[in-house]
Amino acid sequence: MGRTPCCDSKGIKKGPWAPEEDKLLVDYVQANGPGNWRMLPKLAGLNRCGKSCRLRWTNYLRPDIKRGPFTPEEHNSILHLHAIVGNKWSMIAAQLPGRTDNEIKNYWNTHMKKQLRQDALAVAVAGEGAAAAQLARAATASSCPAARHMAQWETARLEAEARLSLFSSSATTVTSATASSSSSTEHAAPDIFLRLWNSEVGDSFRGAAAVQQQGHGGPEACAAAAGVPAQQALPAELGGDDYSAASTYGTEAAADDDYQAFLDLAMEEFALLQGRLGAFSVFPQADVFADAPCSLFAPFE
DNA sequence: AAACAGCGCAACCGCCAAGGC
DNA sequence: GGCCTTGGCGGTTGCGCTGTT
Repeated sequence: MGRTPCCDSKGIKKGPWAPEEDKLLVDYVQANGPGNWRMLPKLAGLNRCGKSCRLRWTNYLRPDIKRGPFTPEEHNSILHLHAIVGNKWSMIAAQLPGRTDNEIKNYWNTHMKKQLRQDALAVAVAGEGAAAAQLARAATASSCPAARHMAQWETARLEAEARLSLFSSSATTVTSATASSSSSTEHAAPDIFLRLWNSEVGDSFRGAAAVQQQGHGGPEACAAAAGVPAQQALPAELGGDDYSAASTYGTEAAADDDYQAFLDLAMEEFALLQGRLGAFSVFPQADVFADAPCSLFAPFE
């Protein structure tokens, strides 16, 4: 399966680039421009794959690349843009002159993602989502696939809450967003994921997770594996009181399909909302982030 | 001082879309 | 319309550096 490799791997050097190789590549590109990457190694006298040359050039050797730590402005820009487009690193990079998608991706994965997750956990622990937070903490520790899956879902939801809460008006607090599971009646327009999570679609997934737990030894066994009491592993508001509700699920693949359906619906509803409300900005005001409770938004203080 | 763990980043891998034939 | 090539992209890996025990 798959396509033919971009180059014959026999005898092609891999790994870190030597200064001499960098010089050959820079000299060639500066003289001829970055065309035909497949032929470039041969023409430039490099024993490298064309793809490797392109990556080296675009991520490291390009003269307009900006090196050094990210500024607060860049940090916030990444945050804003990621909230809109997700992991579209090239789109984010296009808005940050001198920064490469690879660099932004690394920055996100090593700094911001970790911070965001911690913030989400902190919010959950402070609010009524303590059980979910326990699940999230158990995500890596559990040996039960269903428990891990559920925990991953909860973690993703918490991240979404932390992120989306920032789009609410400044009067809307994170606490109210976190309390969406049962009592919220009003949400800011973009608060789609939370409403979907509490909708039939969310119910459907939670039912699926419950059945999965049965399939892997029942809720008690999986809760034990996840390190949480059975009642907390699937609290009532998360559908834990109805293990028999969903009968059509039983595999992680099915749950993944559900997750995709959940996301698809979210995007559809998002598009509908935009049409209904007219084009609205998800960043109503720039200083919203200054008031955000998450440490993410005050990383340089 | 040595061993170990965690982190950051450069580079690789595999998939996908666009364009040419 | 189908196949092939190429470039682009996002996810993942592996290595080196740094901090901790």
